[in-house]
Amino acid sequence: MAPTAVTPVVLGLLALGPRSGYDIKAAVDRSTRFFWAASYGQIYPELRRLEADGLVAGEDAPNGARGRRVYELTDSGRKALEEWLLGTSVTIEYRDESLLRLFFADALPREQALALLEARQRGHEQYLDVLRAIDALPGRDPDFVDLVLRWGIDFNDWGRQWCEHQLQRLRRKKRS
Amino acid sequence: MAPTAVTPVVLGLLALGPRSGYDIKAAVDRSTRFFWAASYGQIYPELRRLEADGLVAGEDAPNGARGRRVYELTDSGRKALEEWLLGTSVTIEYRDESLLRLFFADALPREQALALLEARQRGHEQYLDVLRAIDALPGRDPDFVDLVLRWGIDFNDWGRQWCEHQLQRLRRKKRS
DNA sequence: TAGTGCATGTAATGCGTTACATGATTTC
DNA sequence: GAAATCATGTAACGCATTACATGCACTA
Repeated sequence: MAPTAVTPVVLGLLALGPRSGYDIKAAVDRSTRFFWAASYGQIYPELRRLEADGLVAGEDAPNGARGRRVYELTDSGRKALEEWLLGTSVTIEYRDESLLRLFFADALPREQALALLEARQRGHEQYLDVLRAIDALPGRDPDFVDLVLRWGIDFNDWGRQWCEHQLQRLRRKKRS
Repeated sequence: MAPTAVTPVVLGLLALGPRSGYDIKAAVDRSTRFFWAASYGQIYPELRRLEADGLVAGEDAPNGARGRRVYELTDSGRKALEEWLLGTSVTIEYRDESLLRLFFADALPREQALALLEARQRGHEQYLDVLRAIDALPGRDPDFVDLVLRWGIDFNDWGRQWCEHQLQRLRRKKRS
C-alpha cells in the first residue's frame, strides 16, 4: 500500500511502544499535532491497512468487557519507518492567518496595523505557555522528542521577540 | 455567502490593485503561498461568488481576441476586508515533515539522527536563498508586505542557527 | 447516578489540489 | 514554426475533519 500522510505518525508512535488507536490519537494530540495532525478517521483505517500489509501486528487486549486492540510494530514495520526516516521528501504546509493579516495590513490605519503585530506577539506568548506547561510535565522524553518540544518553545520565544522588535522599528519609522 | 479560506487572499490582493484571476494566482505564487496557498480551483469560483455578493466588480478587459476579466474591490468589498483584518480568528495549520522526522529520530543510530538535523539546516538555507532572491527583486513593496517577507527571511535565518546550535549541543552531550 | 474518560468505528461533508481542456499571443 | 506564457475554467480525485453512534468502566 502506498504510504499516506498518517503512515509515519502511526509507525513512529508504535516504535515508542505498543498502543491502541485511541492511544495513538491521544499521543498525537499531546505531541505531533502542533506540526502533524491526525484524526480518528485516518488512524483506524490506517491501522487496518498496516496490519494487512504486515507492518503492524494487532492483538485483542480488552479491559474487562470493554474491547481494546493493541498494535505493535513488526520487523518490516520498523524497516518501513527507518526507510521513511532516511527518505528525502520534504512536505511543508503552512497556513498562518496572522501572517496573512499582517501581509494585508497596509489597508488599515497605521495604529490598527500595528495592533495586528501586537496580537501576533500575544499569540506567541500564549503558545509559549501551552508548550512550557507540557515541558513541565513529569517524566523525561527521548532526546529527539525533547528536541522538537524545545524547538516549539524556542520558536515561539523567537517569534515573540521578533514582533516586539518590529513594533519598535515601525513605531520609530512612523515618527521620522 | 460564508467566507472561505480563499476569500481574504482574493480581497486583499484586489485591495492592492485590480487584477484578473490569473494575476491573482500569479501574485499568490510569488507571495502568500509560503503561508497561505490558493489554487485556480478556488480562485475562479470565488471571484464569481464575490461578484454575485457585490464585494468585487468584474469588467471584461480582453487583450485582442484573448478573453480577460479584471476585478476590482467595491466599497463593500473593502469593508469586508477590513472586518476580516480586525477579526480574531487565528487559523494555524502547520505540517512539517522534517520536524516529524526529528521527532521520531530516536529510532535511528545517533549519527543518522544528527544527519536529519543537518538536513533541516540545509532546508532553511535553501529557503533563505529563495526569499533573499525575492527580496532582491526591484521595486519596493508596501510596508507590511515587506514586513512579512522580512519575517520569512528572519525565521529561516533563526532556524538555520537553531539547528547549528542544537547539533553542537547534541554532539557535546554524546561525548559526555 | 450522573458525568467523564476509555475505546472503536464510520458516514457525510467539505476542501483543495491536480490535471486536463481550450485557445490566443508573444518570444525566440 | 515551436515553445513559453497568458488566460479561463472545471471535473475528478483524494484527503481530512466533523460528527455521530455505541457502549463499558470508573469516580465523585
